[in-house]
Amino acid sequence: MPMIQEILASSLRGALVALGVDPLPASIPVERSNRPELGDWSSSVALAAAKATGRKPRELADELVARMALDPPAYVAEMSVAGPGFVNFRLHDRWLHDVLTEVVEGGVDGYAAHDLGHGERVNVEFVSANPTGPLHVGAGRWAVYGDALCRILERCGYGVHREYYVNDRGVQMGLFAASLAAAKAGEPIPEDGYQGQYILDWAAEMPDGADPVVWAHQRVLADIGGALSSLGVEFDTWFSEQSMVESGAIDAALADLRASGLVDKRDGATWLRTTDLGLDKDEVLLKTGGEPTYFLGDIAYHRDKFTRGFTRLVDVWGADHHGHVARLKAGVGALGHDPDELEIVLGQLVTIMKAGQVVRMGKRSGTFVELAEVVDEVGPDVARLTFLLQSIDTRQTFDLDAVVSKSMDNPVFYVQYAHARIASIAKVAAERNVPRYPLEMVDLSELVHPRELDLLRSLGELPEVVADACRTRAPHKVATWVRELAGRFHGFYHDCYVMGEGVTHEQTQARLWLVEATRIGLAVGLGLLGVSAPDSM
RNA sequence: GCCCCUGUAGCUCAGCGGAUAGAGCGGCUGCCUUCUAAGCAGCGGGUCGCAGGUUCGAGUCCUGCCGGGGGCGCCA
Repeated sequence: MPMIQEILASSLRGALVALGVDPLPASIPVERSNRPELGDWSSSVALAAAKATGRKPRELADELVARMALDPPAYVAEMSVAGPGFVNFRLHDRWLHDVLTEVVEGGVDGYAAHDLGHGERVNVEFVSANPTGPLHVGAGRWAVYGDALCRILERCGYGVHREYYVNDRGVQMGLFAASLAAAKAGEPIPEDGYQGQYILDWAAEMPDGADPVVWAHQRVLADIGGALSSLGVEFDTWFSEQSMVESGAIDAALADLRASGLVDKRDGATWLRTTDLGLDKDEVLLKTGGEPTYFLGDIAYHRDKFTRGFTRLVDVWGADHHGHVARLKAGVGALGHDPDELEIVLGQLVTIMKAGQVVRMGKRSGTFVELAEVVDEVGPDVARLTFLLQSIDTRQTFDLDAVVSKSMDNPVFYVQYAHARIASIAKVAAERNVPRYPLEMVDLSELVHPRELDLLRSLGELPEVVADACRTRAPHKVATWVRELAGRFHGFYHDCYVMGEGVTHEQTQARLWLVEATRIGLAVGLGLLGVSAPDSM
């Protein structure tokens, strides 16, 4: 909570006590006013507290204002009552000038950083697409979302570990290798096999005598890793499902489940009685042939993550895995873990449009559009911001033609252009030998233009935006904030020259620092999104 | 049938229970003799899917309906 908010809330609380309001409201709401003509901040306490005290909201608000006027809170220039009983505070511009100082003192590394996590170790698993072919564009959403979420968690004091679960075991993997082998031998692709062009391309690459299973594994992971790298996404761990067969981790998980007394054998298969855990049906752990299911593997995998010392697991899945959520949580619970320590973020799916048509994604049919292809074409920044500007809870339509051809008016350039303009100001200042004096020597009260104050208002919101984005797992909130900050900077840039004719030395100094604070804000915001902040465009 | 997400401007989307619902794109119109016009400004555009409910106050919360997407495999 910004300091100013606490100051106002505390003053309001004092006035409520002095007026004998009892019981006090549980919290004192103080919000930024969306009515600038009425004030900078406002509180609706009077509306909430009036009923309990039997007074009219406006009367109570008037009394609060009168009381607070005896000892006005810091920064407050004027208090008034408006509407149904809002207490409005108009502040001296000094509170915004102090925001500037806070931003500069915090710097790119410290401003809007928090300690919400107290160093808690969080394992974030994302993408985890089947290693049976290249990533398709839609997977880019999980990659970029997961990575941005990790960056935000890190800034909020969590120890973050990025992880990719490689489902390199099971039916699909076998089909993939068999498809490659068949293509290499010039035989038809097996029924239910993978038909994409990449199968033919990779088969041609595969050396004679290579074990298709081993080679396919290595080839596909190199491809997936490369695509993610080009998007700026790097994982700490690529966790192999197959390795758990070899290490005995799957057997160990099964043994633990058996110890829970919830395991049955029937119809030739081994089941977990998830109905006893509140689900609609039981789930198979070992298939009739004795093969572990994906479900058992995933339980073992999450057990492993806990064993490695993570106290919070975040999985980012596409909504098409919705059906797996309840049973995995139940499975984790059966092992004695608190299911709430496993948090599953379901992202809504991406629809790809090309030439006005929906492109149906199917690795087996081979009709998908590769992520790597798109990133090559538009670059990581455009790809990232396009994914990140939208809430993960809404279905996203990724129009390839629009993203590619209109890339010149993509929001990413709008934001980056603001950063480039800042760099340009610094360059020109250097050329003209305009120094920037130490902040404590500069009179920030020169900053009075609405454009300047709006810019500072946005900068002052960043800490809350970051904390909120972290708590709600919503990186898009940072993305929309960055876009707004850039917009306000462009307005400032247009109306308020930093140097030149008609600008006093004092204004130049104050504005140079305002520009520096904006640079920090942009760098922090873009950094959290993994979008570059170029010095020239 | 049950579960999850969603419905806001022509389009794509924002919008901690607060006052007169915003942005970008598209359309029309202005602004480059000072730091990058990839910019700024103005105009036009809305029964926030529908109906109830809770509340001093609902785009926001609850219920029901309608529309869209996804899920309910011994696939992963």
